[in-house]
Amino acid sequence: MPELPEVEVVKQSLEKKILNLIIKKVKFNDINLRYRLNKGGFSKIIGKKFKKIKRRSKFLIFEIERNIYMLVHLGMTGKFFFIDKKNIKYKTSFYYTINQKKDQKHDRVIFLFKNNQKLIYNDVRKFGFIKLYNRSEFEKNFHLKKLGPEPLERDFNFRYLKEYFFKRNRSIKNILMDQNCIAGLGNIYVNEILFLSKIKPSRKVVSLNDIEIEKIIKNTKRILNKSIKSGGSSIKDFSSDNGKKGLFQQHFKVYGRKGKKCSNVDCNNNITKSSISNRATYYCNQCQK
DNA sequence: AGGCATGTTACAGG
DNA sequence: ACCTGTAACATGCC
Repeated sequence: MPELPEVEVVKQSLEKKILNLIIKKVKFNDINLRYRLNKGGFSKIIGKKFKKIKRRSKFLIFEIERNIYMLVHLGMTGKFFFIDKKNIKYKTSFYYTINQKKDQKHDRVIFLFKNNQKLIYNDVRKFGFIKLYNRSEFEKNFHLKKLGPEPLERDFNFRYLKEYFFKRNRSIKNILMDQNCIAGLGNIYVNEILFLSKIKPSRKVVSLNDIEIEKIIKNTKRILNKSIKSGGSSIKDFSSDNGKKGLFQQHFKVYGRKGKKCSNVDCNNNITKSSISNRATYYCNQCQK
């Protein structure tokens, strides 16, 4: 579910809720996430506080007192809920509508604070993970080691991408999804970026000219910023109890639109679905060259 | 019932 | 070393 914009939105909303609350207890309903949780290890965060939350790529980094770091990846379906003193449950981003009953089943880890508020890590498919590190372990951990630049930072620019593409015989879609090239993009946004840039996903990067590379950079920054502003959009609203349709479809110009009319007003072609690097790939055969 | 799903990683083979 | 494809992880939805 979550690509860079969604993770950024989660970070921002958690910052407003959990910083400086004293952790009283951690409860484990299921320790078998992508990596098995070491329950005992969590005893060292009892009595401490979350001091800071950072995002790198799709990872969340929680800084806890005394040089303890908690690294979280949401995988495909990870999400956080916050429960306040009146037992009101808050989603930590607008894309998810709360459905009490369904949700609870997938509450995997619960952080209970001293003032009786709670932070819940919920994950249907359990591809996400939570790992605790001390500072030196954290600095050595392999997850963040090889990541490419953040797409919204200055070092993701024409020079960098042109150089990275040089002599690489891979498709543009494959390379944009490679976290070592650019950190934080996923399948949905890469489909969208290539549609906006009018580039066919199967094009080899060596065949891209300078203007096309510039377009990719501009559109990447534009779509990620727009999505963060609107609260993260790459998600289905998979609650069914309020009868509202998800915001999912209306935000995307190609993703999930197989057989539907191309979003460009002057085009009558239908969107094609294929598979690149084993991932669903949508494009307009007319508009994307 | 079978296929598909927003992510990451390991491995086999070219 | 680089590249590709496949599978695996666990669960739910259509």
